[in-house]
Amino acid sequence: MSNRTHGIEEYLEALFKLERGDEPVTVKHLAEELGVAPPSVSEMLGRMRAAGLVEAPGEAGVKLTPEGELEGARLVRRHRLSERFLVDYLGMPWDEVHDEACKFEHVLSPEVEARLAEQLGDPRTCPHGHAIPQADGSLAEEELKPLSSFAVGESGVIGCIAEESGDFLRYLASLGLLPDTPVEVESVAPFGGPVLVRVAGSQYALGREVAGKILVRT
Amino acid sequence: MSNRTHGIEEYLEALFKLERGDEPVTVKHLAEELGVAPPSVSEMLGRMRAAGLVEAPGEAGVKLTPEGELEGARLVRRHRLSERFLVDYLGMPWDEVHDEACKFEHVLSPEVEARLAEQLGDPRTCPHGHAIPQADGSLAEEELKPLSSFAVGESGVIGCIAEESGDFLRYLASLGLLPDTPVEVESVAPFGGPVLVRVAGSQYALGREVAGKILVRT
DNA sequence: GCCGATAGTTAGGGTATCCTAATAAGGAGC
DNA sequence: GCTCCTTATTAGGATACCCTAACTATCGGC
Repeated sequence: MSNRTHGIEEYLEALFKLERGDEPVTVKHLAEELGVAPPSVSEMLGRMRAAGLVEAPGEAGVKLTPEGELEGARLVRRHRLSERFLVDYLGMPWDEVHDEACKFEHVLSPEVEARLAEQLGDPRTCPHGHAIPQADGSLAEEELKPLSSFAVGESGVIGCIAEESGDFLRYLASLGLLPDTPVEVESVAPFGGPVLVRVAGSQYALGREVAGKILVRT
Repeated sequence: MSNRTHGIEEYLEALFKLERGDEPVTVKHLAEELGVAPPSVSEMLGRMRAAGLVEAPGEAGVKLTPEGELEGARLVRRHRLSERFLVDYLGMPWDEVHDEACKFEHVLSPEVEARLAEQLGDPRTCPHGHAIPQADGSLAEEELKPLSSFAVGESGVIGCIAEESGDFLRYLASLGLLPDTPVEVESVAPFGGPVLVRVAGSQYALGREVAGKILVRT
C-alpha cells in the first residue's frame, strides 16, 4: 500500500518545510513552492488525504499527519545528506548542490541513506546550515533570528541561509557570509533601507531582502 | 527539446544493452527485458523514433540512432559507476547494488557523473565485471566466452557475470566465483549436464544455465 | 498453396500528474 | 450591507505511461 510516487514525495517534503515556517500552510503557498497551479495542489492533497498523509481540512491550514510528518522528515534528511555528500565527497560548490540533491532524495533507499550518513560522519547540518533530521524524523530546532531583525550593535554567528538560488548563494559566498561566520550589524538605514554588517573585518551593505534570508544564532 | 523522460531512459539503456547481444533486437525482447507488454513497447518506440533516438523500422530489428546510442552508453556508464560507488564507497554487498544503481542512473547530471568517476579513480569495470563506457560513449569490447562453452581442460579468468539477480550473485560469491578469479573446467557431463570447475583449489559442479552466465577471459 | 504459430500493431481503456477557465466562498473597504 | 479581491475548488482537457483484446502479417511445414 506504500504508494509513494515521485509527486507525492515532493509534496511531502514541501509541506514538511513550509509547516516549520510561521504562517499556516495554504494551497497557494504550496503551489508556489512547487511551481504548479493551485488546482493541481488541491487534487494532490485529496490523494494524500486518502492515503492518510495529510489531515482532513481544518482550521489551521494544510497539515501533515504524523505519518506524513515522518516521511517528510526522511525526505528532508535524504536531501540534506545528499547535499553534504555532493560537497564533502564530490567537492561540488555549495551553490550548485540544491538542485542535484532534489533528485537524489527520491532514490536513496533506507539502507543507502544509513550507509551514506555513516560514511559522512553523521553530519548535523547541510552545507547551507540547515539541521538534518534524524532517521526517526526528529529535528533539532534552533533559535535563529533573521539578520534583518537585528538592532545596531547586535551580533551573532550565521546559522543558515534560507534560500537556495545559486546566484544568491554565490553572492553571499563572495562576501564571506557563510554558515558559522560571526557577523555584527553596524547600522540600519530607515524606511527598509540597507543593513550595514561587519564580517571578518570588512563592511558590507545588504538589502533588507537579503538580510532577511540570513538566519543568525545569537 | 531534450525530453528524456524516465521511461525513455529505461528504453535507451535496455536497447543499448540488447544491441550488444548477438541477435537482432525485437519488440518482444525489449518487452521482456523491461517487464512491460509488447504494445507498450511499440508505442514508446514510436515516440523515440519521433525524437530521433531510434532508427526507422528496417531489416535488422530495432536499432538506436547514433544519438540514442550515445545516450544509452551514458546511462549504462552512470549505472555502472553508481554500482562501483555503492560497493567501493558505501561498502554495500555486490549482490544488492544493481537495483539501487537502476535508480541512481537517472539522477546523475554530467557534472556529478564526472566528479564521481574521478573520485572513484576512473574505474574500468562495474563490480560484476562489465566494462564501463567512457564519457564519449565508447565501450571497450572484450573477447569473452561463456564457461558453458569450455572444453575439458580449458581455463581462463572470470571476466563478468551476465546476470543481476541477488540470489544468483550470492550463490556465485559463496563459491568464490568472482570477476578476476581463475577457473578451469575439469569435466563436462553430456546431454546438458553439469560442468565441473576448479576454483582456488576447490571443485564445484555448475548447471549449464549457471555456467552460461559466467563469461570468461581466455 | 493453405494453416497454424509467432510477432507486431491497432483499438480502447486506465492512472497520475499537469494545465486553463469558470465558479464558489470569505473577508476588507466603503 | 454590498462589492471586489483573494483563495480554493470544480470542470474539462492534455500527456506519458501502462494494460488487455483483437487484428494483421509473416513464415515454416506439409
